[in-house]
Amino acid sequence: MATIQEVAKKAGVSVATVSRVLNKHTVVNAKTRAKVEKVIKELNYEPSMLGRNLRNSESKLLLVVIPSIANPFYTEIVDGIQETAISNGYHILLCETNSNPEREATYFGMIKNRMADGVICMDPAVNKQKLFELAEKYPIVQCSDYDKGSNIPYVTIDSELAAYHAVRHLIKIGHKRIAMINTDERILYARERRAGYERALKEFGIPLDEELIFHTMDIDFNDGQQAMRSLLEVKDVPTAAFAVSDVLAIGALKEINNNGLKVPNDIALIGFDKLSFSNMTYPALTTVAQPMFKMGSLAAAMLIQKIQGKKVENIVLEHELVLREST
Amino acid sequence: MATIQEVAKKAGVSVATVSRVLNKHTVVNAKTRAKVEKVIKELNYEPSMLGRNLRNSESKLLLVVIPSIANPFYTEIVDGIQETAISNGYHILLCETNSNPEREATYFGMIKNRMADGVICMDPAVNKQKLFELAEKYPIVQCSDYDKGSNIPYVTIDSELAAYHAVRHLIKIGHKRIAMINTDERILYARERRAGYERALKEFGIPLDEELIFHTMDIDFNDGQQAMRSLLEVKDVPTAAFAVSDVLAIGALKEINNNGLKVPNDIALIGFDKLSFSNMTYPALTTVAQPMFKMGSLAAAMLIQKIQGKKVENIVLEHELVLREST
DNA sequence: CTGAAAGCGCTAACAG
DNA sequence: CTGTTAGCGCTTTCAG
Repeated sequence: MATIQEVAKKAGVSVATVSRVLNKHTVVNAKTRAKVEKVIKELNYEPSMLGRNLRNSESKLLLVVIPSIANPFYTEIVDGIQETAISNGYHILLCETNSNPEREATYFGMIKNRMADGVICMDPAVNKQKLFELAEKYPIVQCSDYDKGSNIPYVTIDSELAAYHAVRHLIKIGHKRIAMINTDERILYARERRAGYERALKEFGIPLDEELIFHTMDIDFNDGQQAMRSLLEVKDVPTAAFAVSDVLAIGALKEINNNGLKVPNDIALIGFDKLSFSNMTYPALTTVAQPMFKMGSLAAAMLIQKIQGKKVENIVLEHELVLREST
Repeated sequence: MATIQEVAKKAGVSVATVSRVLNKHTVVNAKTRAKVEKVIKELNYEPSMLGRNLRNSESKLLLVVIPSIANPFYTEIVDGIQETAISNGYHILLCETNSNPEREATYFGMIKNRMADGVICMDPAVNKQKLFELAEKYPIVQCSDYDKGSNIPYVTIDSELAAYHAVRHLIKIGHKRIAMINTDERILYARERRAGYERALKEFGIPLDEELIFHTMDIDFNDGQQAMRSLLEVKDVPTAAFAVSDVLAIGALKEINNNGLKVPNDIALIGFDKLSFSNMTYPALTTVAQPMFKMGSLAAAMLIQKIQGKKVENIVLEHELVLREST
């Protein structure tokens, strides 16, 4: 492992000069530069990021905190983050909390100990108090999930409006008994989507029936399946269901099929997110598209701006109703 | 940002002593330790990993190279890697190549420049020549994909045998026209799974029909769908299909459904991997389970062993045929 | 345009 | 048990 010292010695220059040719931008005599570059090649020299990072007190790493990598929603966001990060000379440190507070503490430690230059937090279950404290001293942005009161910048969508659009669609095609498969309402977007659901019902004079609202513990196929199992036992069975995630909708679809019922004739179904596999179910799932990749990409750009000390503005992206076969 | 210097000064000890209380294991007088720990709390001191890493010439980061994070197969492996990495004080640096050689070069650079202590390579399309060169100087392990000739340690399954089991199952339930949805045969597992497919056919005296073997470009739902579209146009339509990935099988299933055909009656279908989604299709997919999480976990453990300079042995894990509704 | 020297924050001999 | 010191590999003044 050649070091900058060895390159300097062999090229007959000082380490400062080698550093200069490494870091472009500074003026170096063409001949000197050529000589140094030649030696760099000969020695197969690669500058050590450890040295550089200590000196510059930066790590060029972005912490990405998600609940679970198994959820494809985050997968597509991470994809977007990655693209922007890399094109700006950063890399991603992926962190799953799995709703484990200890892990969360570990990750928050990583920004304090300089392992990461900033964090993109996408875990709705994170300890908000600690997050806010952290955000006062370090660059942090939120993505998808966010907190209204805080001054942590975020990129997200208008969940209330998106849910309203989804439910209105269901109503317009004739449904009145519309179930909602929601997740834990401690999560902001769950509350917002419920508000959108209620607004649509109210607007069309449909009474709210608490029996039709199911809250899942988590966001997994099984949770969706369980929700539908429950909903099918309600005396006046719903004719349509709105799930706040395609993952839940797909689980629900499975349960409907298992009961010998047909989508959309017996029950219409609408999901959320437009995950790639929502188009592979049979029937294909109608859903509310979220621009996940773009969201991730913008969140990364926003974070990098913050790291550079620039001001940033919150971003609310557009959603889109994608009509397919399940409604 | 307090440094070790400030802690030392305020506690009235030397930096060496502070370092000692930080790094346990060394003997420090109980009183001194208490005093130092008190100051550490007061100052909210967090040791800088940048300094520590430079000094120890390590980064405590593991490079994980995958083709695409969108493929749920890798997702579950990464989950396993993460668990083991974290419990050993490492973190993962996630890298998608997207079959982009430039990115690949960037990632390989990261081990050379000390940003990572080792790499778990899962990209079958990686430049093997470069990979082998790298493996001579740095700790590298392969996971799922591997290379027979090389001396890069790996953890994988017996793909030939797994494919043989899958196809034999199809034959035993009465099928003779069995299609194979394979991926690019430049990839080792694709060749191995084809060998297993052929072995099963031969064993039961079924002639090989090249028309029934489709090669996809990539591993995406669309590729599976396209494969089945093609297969349905063969004059003597197959009555069963073996796909080398659940993702491909799910795409194929979609196409079968689109054509008004029924699985398993018109066409039986078997996938590979046992992705969580494979149980949510209708009908649920019969598949060959791979222990993805364990694979990732073992690969991480293996890599950490290598980093510590220990010898490691290749690992071949068991697969399992999971009978569900699609056959 | 180039070199000498300081120092980022930490750990690990080596003495005492 | 504790302090002194050197140095990990790099960038960046400051002189020249």
